[in-house]
Amino acid sequence: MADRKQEPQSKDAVRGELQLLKCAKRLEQFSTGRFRDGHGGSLTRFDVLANLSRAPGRSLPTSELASNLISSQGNITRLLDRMEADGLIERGSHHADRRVSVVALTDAGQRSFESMAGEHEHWMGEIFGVLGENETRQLIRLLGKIRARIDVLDEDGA
Amino acid sequence: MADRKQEPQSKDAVRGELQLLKCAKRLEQFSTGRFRDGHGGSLTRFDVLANLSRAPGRSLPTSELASNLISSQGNITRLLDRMEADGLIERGSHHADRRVSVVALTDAGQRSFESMAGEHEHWMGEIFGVLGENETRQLIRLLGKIRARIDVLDEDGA
DNA sequence: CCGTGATAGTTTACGCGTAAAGCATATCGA
DNA sequence: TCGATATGCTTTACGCGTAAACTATCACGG
Repeated sequence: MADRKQEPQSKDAVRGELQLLKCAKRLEQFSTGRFRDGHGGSLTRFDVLANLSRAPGRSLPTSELASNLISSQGNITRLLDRMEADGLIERGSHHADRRVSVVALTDAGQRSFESMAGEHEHWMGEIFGVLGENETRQLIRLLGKIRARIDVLDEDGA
Repeated sequence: MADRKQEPQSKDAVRGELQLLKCAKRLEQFSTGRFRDGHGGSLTRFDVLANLSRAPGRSLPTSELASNLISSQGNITRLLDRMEADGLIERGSHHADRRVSVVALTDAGQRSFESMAGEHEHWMGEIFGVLGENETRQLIRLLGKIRARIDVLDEDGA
């Protein structure tokens, strides 16, 4: 399968992986850090707020929320527990299906989200500002290809 | 600071951030998943083994290990506890400084690393194979710029 | 020698991720 | 209608990340 000639490329691949993971970890660290000092948040909490504020009625069933978050159901439960305790969200019941619990943004949650969103966008502008516009798009494109490839491999290998 | 004209770019920036984080998370999930089924590992454990196997005498003081891992000291302690329990590493004492504990790869650890390393390189080759050689290098370059930029901002903002 | 401060690791408390087991509720075919 | 099965969510057990407090050791100036 792997001819001699192709082997050096897998070295680049490993370097690419490392760079990608370290860069992402660094970025997440940065964002979560800034969210922590200032608001009580983290990147994941911010993501929850963002999804809810975009939703009609600013509310979603837990399961739909989960599907946008790349996080497992079990985790979401506890995450929402904490956010509910902090007064950012409320949980209600579904009119027709008593299994589902509907998560809604509170006013405090909405305000918290808005103030976070502004800052967040500003930081990202500063960071990605080192890349030219074309480079940013190029980056997004390349990452997209990688992600799609992983999806393919994961399905096959399952 | 931010003129009107620059605003749209921060939208691209947020998209870039999302793409970067999701892609990295996906990749880590993939790698850790493959390591789990097959060996008992995870990406972080693999990283520890890789660092040790590269070191002279296949051993390093805990603090040096920590500096390569982007993980905090406190976490490393417990990680090493588990790996020691699994027989992959051993902890000894430093000849001159009784504060430092020296971590060494066991034979079992070395074997485990070698079998992981081969597989890992193969997977990465398959994934990054969707990119041309130039694209991979381009990706590495762009990520490097981002990382450097974050480092600068973090120092300033501290 | 003895305090003072730096350094190496550990411990603790917590956030956040997973997988797997469990529980209530829906749904559908016999 | 009733049992099997599926679905939505929670619980539990665990891995792995952080920050902060603590302990032991070292190194240095008095």
